[in-house]
Amino acid sequence: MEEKETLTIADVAEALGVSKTTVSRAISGKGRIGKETREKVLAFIEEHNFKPNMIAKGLAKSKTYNICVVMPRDYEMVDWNFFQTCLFGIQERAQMAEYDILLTMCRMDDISSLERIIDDHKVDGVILMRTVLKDIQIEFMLQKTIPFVTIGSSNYKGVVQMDHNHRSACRDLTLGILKKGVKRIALIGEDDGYIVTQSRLSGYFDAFVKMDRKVEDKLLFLSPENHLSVDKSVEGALAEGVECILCMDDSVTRRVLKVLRESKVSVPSDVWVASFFDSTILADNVPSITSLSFDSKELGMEACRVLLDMIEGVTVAERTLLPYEVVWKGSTI
Amino acid sequence: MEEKETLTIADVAEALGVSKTTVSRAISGKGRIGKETREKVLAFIEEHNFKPNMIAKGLAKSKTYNICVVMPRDYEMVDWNFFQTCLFGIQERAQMAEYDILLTMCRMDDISSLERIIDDHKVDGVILMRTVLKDIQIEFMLQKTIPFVTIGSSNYKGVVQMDHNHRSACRDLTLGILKKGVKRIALIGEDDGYIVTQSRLSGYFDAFVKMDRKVEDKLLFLSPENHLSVDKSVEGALAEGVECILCMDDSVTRRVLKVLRESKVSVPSDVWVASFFDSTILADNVPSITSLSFDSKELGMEACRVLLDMIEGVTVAERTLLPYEVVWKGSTI
DNA sequence: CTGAAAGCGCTTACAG
DNA sequence: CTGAAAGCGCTTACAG
Repeated sequence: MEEKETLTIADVAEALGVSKTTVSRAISGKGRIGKETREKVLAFIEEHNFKPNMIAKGLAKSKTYNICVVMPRDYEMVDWNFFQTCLFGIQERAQMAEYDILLTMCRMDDISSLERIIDDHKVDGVILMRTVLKDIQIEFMLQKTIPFVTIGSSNYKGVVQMDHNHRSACRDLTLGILKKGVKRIALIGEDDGYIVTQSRLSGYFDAFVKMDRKVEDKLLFLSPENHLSVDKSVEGALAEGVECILCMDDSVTRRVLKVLRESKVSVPSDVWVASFFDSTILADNVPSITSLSFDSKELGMEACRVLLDMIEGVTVAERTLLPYEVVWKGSTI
Repeated sequence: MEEKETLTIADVAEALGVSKTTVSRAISGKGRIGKETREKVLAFIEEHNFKPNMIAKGLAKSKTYNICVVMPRDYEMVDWNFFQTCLFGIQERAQMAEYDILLTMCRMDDISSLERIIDDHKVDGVILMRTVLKDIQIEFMLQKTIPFVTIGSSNYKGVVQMDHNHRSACRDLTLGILKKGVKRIALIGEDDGYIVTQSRLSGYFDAFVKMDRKVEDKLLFLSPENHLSVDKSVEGALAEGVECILCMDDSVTRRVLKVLRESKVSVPSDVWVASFFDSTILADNVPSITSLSFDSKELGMEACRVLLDMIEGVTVAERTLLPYEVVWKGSTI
């Protein structure tokens, strides 16, 4: 049986002796159309495996059925697992609406690829997967009319955000440790300008306030962003004789554990370790590391859902904070 | 100054008192057009920041200016770093041609999202980032007319492939170890049906053939795909008193190192360890692990370049093998 | 060198 | 309930 390479709505209309309008209506399900006619068209479409051209549909409806997902492009991006899982969530939700993901990667100082995608009218909305304090991605999007949502919080006004409640989570974890009778807790992290780092720090402070205790400044190690300084921070913390080291994220934690191992300091007998973020890079450590657990896939799904709502013109909450879990493991016993 | 939300080629034409044809020609640079006219149009476009709608252009030219990148969606995907770096390469190359990446993730038993993207006519070509022996992604693409290339090798006929020369690389690494006088080398891996696993195995055998030595079957641990069996393999290898453990990939290596650490077997004094694949998950190990090093970004760039060529109708080589490096570290001294 | 017109494959008022 | 026609924003033979 001969079949055209790829048939169009006009072919279907001609074959059936109806108008393109009718075929279009049968497919979309919109507009009045006779039951028999619709079924006839649908049957033909099914049989001949006709799929309408989404590009053409998009042009007619001024839609692309694509959302742009902007991923950070850092030199050393250790938490890909987070982005991966987020992407799974986004894709799962997008799929339901027959939307696809246009992926791009931007460095924080060069958003030309994002700009081009927007200017080329290639997407209906965008998800920013990482936010920073001064964020040119957000500043750029803010002056465009196309809807966008950030994964992670932002201080800019009028930005729709989807995040986990990091502050509250860090408070709970720190509180838990304080309540176990630990007196001196070091906090090691990188001074990277991410909002989430701020939130984590706030949570840490919240816990001390709650317990009516004072944070010792010298136990706060917020160093510039590089491995060497984490190493020094660990030394510093050890010199102070802390009982527990709290790490800002999984990347820091991994490095801290490495340093401790090399220094023959054992966890948890010599010092406790806990992390404000969990990931697979910590999974195989002995002992397992006490940490905060967040559902990244859910984060992605929710961000996508909200964006899709915005595209549909539905009003959405400016900021949504998702729940978390504190998981106690062998590193704090 | 008033500006329309988004202006079209017709607006530009009207404002300048020329035809849409002329504007189009000025932008594309194709077709004869007067120098002055062109410059006038270009100046206006520049000043008013007009960007042609790529969707409309695409419809007219039957192009989408998108390529689909299909990423595997496994339960436990540890080598995201590889895909990340590959993606960087793809994006960098795609960018040059003003192409974008439509990302989708497929499990090996469910390619519905790929199918939809193709059937919806949303891309001009596709890059398959992982291949397996029996590959429904490839089988599906083979019966479509749209060009595609695989990252990694494939046994299917007529598939354009971009890969590193894994076989040769594994041969070199194994050979190097044998030449250092090591007699008994265990090979631990997972029996996962990936082509690359086959190639690695072949490389291992090649080295023994080259040295005129026989592979001991009992030192080959190709177990089903789960952590527990890797653990058993390590025990088995140790029981056989091997001098070196070769690991199929970075994921296996990580697990092997964990087991050794727990068993108080030290590297390299008790046993050597080397890996057929390197990644950041191995980066911080003490000691550093001898391994094969591949440039994943280059792999992505080359795959994209070839795909773009195919889209342009240029004939390309069916299979390209990129070079590699053997990196000797402290784990084999 | 320039433009009117048809076309890419859909959708959607507007008529009937 | 159904269709002719205009339109989405471009490109490209075809004329002139």
